[in-house]
Amino acid sequence: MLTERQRMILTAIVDDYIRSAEPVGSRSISKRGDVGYSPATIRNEMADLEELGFLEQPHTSAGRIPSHKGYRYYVDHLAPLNLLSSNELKMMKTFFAEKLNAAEQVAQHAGTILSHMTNYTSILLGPEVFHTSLRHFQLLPINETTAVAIIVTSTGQVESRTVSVPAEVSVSEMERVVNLLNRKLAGVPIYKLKTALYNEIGQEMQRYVEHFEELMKVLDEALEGGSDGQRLFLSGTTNMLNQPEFRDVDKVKSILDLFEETPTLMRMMAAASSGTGIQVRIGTENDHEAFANCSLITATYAIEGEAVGTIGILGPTRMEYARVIGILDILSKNLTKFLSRPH
Amino acid sequence: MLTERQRMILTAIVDDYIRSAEPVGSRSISKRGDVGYSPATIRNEMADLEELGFLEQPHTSAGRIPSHKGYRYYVDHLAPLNLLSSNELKMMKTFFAEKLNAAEQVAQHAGTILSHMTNYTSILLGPEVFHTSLRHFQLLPINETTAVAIIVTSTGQVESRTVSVPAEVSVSEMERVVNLLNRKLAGVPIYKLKTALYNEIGQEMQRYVEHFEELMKVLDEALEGGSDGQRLFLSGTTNMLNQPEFRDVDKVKSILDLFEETPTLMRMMAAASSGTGIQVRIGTENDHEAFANCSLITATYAIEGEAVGTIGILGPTRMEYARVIGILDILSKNLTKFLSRPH
DNA sequence: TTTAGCACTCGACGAACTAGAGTGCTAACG
DNA sequence: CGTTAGCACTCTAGTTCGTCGAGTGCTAAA
Repeated sequence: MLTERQRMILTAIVDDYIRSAEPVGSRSISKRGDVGYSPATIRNEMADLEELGFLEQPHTSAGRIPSHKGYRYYVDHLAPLNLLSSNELKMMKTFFAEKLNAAEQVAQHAGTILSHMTNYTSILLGPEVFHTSLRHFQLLPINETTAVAIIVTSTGQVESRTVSVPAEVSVSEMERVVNLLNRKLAGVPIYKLKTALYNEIGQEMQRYVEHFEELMKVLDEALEGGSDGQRLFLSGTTNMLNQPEFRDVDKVKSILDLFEETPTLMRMMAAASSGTGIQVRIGTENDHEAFANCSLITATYAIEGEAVGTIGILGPTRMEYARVIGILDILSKNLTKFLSRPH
Repeated sequence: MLTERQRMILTAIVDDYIRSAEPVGSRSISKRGDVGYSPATIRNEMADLEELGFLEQPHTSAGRIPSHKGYRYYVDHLAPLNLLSSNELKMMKTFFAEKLNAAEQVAQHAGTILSHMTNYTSILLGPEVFHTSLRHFQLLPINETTAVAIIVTSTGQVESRTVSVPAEVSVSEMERVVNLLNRKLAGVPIYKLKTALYNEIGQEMQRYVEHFEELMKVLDEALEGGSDGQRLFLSGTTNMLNQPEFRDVDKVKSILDLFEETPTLMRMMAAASSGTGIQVRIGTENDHEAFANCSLITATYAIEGEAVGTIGILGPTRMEYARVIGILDILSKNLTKFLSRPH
C-alpha cells in the first residue's frame, strides 16, 4: 500500500512528533539524515500521505502531524521493537525482587512502577476473584442485627461485607450453617457459589436449621460480593498534566473527571483487553470522548494460566508506543510469572 | 481592634471576593447598599485595613483582596452562621436514609456526598481500627508457605494480610494457636494486641505448641496490619480545576500531585483535626507549600464516643467558609450519630 | 467626619506589524 | 523521469503601541 520511502517518511514524522509535540516540517525530516532526500521531495510525499489520510495539517503553513490512521499504521507496521534500557531493566528487577505477598498488592505496585517508568498514567484492574475458588467462608455476628461475611479465595484474597441478620436467626444456627458451607463449598469457583448454594446445599441445609428462608437471604447477601470483586488502581494521574497537549485545564478536565468514574474505567479496561497480548487503542477507538486524544495500551496478566487482570497505560495519542509496548510486554509477563510462582 | 465599620467593610470584601474571585473595589462595595458610605470613605478604610494587614492589593490600580490574616479574621469573627438550604438538607437526609452497613463504607460515601454538595474536594480519613477491639482473629493457610491473616474488629471492619509461614509449622498447630488467641484476645483493643500477645499469651502458648519462635514471628507479622489500618478517600479532586485561581495547569499540578501522596495527606489530616469541633486551616497554615493557596476545613467523627476518623474539605483560600463549615458541622454530627446507632 | 472631584497608575484588550516556518508549484537538473 | 532548487504565498506567534476603564490616593469643600 505504501512505498518504502513513504513508510520511512511516515516513521520519521511520527517519531519526531512523538518527541517534540510540534508539527513536523519537510526540512527537519530532510536534515535528520536517515531519509536522504531534499525537503522538496519529502514535501511531495507528505502531500501524498496526507491525501491517503495518514497525515494532517493543523493549518496551511504548519508542518504535518500524524492522523489517527497514521498512528494506527505506525503501531501496526512501523514501530520499532524496543529493548528496555538498562535503567528500566534495573527498576523492573528491583521490583520483582521485592517481597510482596497478596496478589492484589503486587499488581497494584506494578502499576505504580509502570507509571513511574513511563511518565504516563497507569490503570490497573486488580486480580478478579471470579475464577478463583473458595478457600474459606465465615459469618461473624457483630451485634444483634449485623454480621460480617468474609470470603477467602484460594489465591489469598479476602472479600468482606456487612450483612444484616434477622433477629430470629441464632448464633449457633449460623455457626452450623457456616460449618456446613465450608465443608461443602470449599474449592468451588467463586462464580459458581450461588448456584451451588441453591442446588446442592439447600436441601441439606433445611434439615440442619430452623430459619431456612431467613438464612438463605443472609447468605445471598453475603455471596453477592464475590462476583464483582475486582478493584481499579490508578497511578500517575498527574502525569497527564505534563503533556503539552494537555496544558489547558479544559482539555484535561474531562480526562481527570473520568478517572473518578471507576465503573466506566473498569468497563473500558475490560473491553480494551478483550484480545490476547498487547492491545493498543488509539484516540477515538477508546469509545469515550474524554479519551479522544489519548491512547490506551493494555496487557493482561494471569495467575496459574488464567487471565485475572489487566494492566494498562494511558497517554496522549502522541505517546511513545514502542517504548511503552516494550515495557508493558515484559512487565505483564513477569507479573504473570511472579504471581504464578510457588510462593 | 477593628471598628464596626471596618468589620463591615472587611466582611463585604471577603464575601464579594469569595463570590467573584476578582479584586474588590471601593465603588462596588459602596453600591451594595448594606454599607452606606461613599467610595471615598470606603477607600480610606480600605487603606487602613491594608496597613493593618487584612487586605492586599495585587497592583496599584486594582481593588483589594483579603490577605491570609483577613481570611483568618473573617473565619474567626465575621463569617455568618450558615443554615443549610432545603436542597442541602434533602441531600443529607437522603444519604442518611440509605442502608449502608460497614462503617468505612458509610464514611467514604459521606465524603462523596460532601464533595458534591460543596463543589470542593473532600478528604476522608476512614475509621481507624486503633481503638476498636478484636472480634475475631483467623489464620488460614493458602499453600505450603503462605497464610492469610484476618482481623475482624468489633465495629465490623476487616483487615487482612498475607503472611509467610515457615515449613515446620503444621496446620493443626496453627489452628490450636488461633483458637487460643480467639479465646484470650477477643475484646482486647487492637492497639494492645501485640503487648497482650507477648505478656499474657506467650507463656501459655509455649505449652500448646512446638514451634513457638516461628509462630510468634508469624503472629507478629499478622498483627502488624492492625495498627495503621486507616484509609484515605478522596472525592471531587477535579473540582479544584473549576476554581478560577487554578485555571493554570502549573498551579493545580502541585496540588493534584499531593493527592497521590497518601501518607503525606494522612499526616496533614491527622494534624489538622487535632482539636475538637471544626478546624479551619488557611493557606500557609497547612504546612505544605502545595496548599499555600488552599484552605482545609476538617471535622472529626466518632463511633461510640471515640473519635475515629476525620472528614475534610479542601478548596481555594477563597472558599465559601460559612457554607462549608455549616455543612461539615451537620454532616459530621449526623455521621457520628449514624455510626453509633444500634444497627 | 464624610464626600465630591481630579489627576494618576496600571493592566486588559485590540490593531497593526513583523518574523519565520512551512507549503505548493514550476522549472531546471542529472 | 524522478529529484531538487527557487520562489511566491500563507498563516501563526509574538511584539509594539495606543486606548479604555477600573481603581486609587489626595485635596478641598460640605
